[in-house]
Amino acid sequence: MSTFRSDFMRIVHERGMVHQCSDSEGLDALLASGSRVAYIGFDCTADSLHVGHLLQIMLLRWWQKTGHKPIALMGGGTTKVGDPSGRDETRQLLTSEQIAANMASIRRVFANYLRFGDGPGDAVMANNADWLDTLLYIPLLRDVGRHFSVNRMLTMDSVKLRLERDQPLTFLEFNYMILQSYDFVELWKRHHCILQMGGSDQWGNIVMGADLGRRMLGAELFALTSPLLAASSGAKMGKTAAGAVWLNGERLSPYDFWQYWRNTEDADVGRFLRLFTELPLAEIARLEKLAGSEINEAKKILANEVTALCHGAAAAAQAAETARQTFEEGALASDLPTVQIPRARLQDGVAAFELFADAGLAASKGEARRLIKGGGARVNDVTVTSDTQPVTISDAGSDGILKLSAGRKRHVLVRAV
RNA sequence: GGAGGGGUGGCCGAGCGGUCAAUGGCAGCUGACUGUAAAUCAGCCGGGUUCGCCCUACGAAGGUUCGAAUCCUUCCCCCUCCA
Repeated sequence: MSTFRSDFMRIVHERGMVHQCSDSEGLDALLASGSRVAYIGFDCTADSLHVGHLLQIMLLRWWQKTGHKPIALMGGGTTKVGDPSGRDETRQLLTSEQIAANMASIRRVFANYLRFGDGPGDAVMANNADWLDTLLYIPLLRDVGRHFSVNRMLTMDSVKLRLERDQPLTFLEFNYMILQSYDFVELWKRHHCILQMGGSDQWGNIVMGADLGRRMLGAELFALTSPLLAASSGAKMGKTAAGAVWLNGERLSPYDFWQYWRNTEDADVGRFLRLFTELPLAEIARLEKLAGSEINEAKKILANEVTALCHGAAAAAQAAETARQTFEEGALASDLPTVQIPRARLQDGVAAFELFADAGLAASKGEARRLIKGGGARVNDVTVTSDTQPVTISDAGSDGILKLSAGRKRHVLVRAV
């Protein structure tokens, strides 16, 4: 393994953030000689990014911290086409209105990770709809299409896998890589962008873009991808009972976000600290050596650091405190997720299964009944024994608050109003 | 356009006239053990329920039948081969 001269290449390699790079030495030399521009594309299929995008965001963050200019490219245009990479099904097509709304929502998350502005090292947000939407078909075919070999396109994993598995691939999707490649060319023209990064599933698309840039512009463009992330147990990253681990606070509260990281598997603590925090490597090495239950301290630091980046230090500290009160003191922390129930309803008494369903701890009344039958439901830490057992105002403290728990980790406060 | 194959619960995948809310696996939830970990073991795993049942569901719509995911018709979508 060669030693890198540029801070960026050294850091991202040390931290295990790199899977493949088209020309490590060449890129390293270029970065060591001055400030450069790189981009990562994000599609707008949801109104929030999630943990699966976090590694990419961290790459841009390090890029900026080491003196370079990052571009967050929103796929306002490419989202209309749909990337076939890594899936057997055609993506659902979104309307322009949905895409615009999603983009506006995603935009806000980036402000927590990157410094935006007009200065030379400031981050920029671009939208490929700005150039893709107005492309003309014949000129595109003649200027761009002539550089693509269908023979080669058919060998790309995103296409090949579909064909091999006899899964349909529409012509629309087949064009995705051409548009993504064209993005790279456009960003070179506009910002002199020399590097595209992305997840390892984007390798083919990225290299295509670099090739296109060389053919159309004679520019030397680089590709760098990050490894695919999975927990040690093999589970896909970023899934919880409630769904994806979103970065937007409206989608997932900072407390739940903190909990997600707190529950990291032992075997992943060191790796995640390197990937998702900016702690010094020596400190991480010390933390991941903690044995037995002591590694829980490392998990708290992980949760604190990652949450602080995403939601701010104050939100992280508050989440940590709520968790401490709830799990370490068994107390009734006032910052737990809270649902409001009319006081009159509680005075009459509410069947336990209904209350658990209403509080969101069960997706349906049937699921709430099953939860109770299985012995996983508690009111103020006392196990509920019958699904119809009434919960009344007398279960609440003088402040009109009582605590519901589903399992050992999911807690909700019910407030009588 | 022609011939054949196929569309089943979050995913994979059985079923091919009643015993099917539908075998099995994965994912998920809960319990036990622990350290808010992993592994393991056990239970649960469409919705409602006065716990009798009722509703929704096997691509869509009709039909045959006492009874259909299973048979027939039409339509939609996908795959393979031929043109």
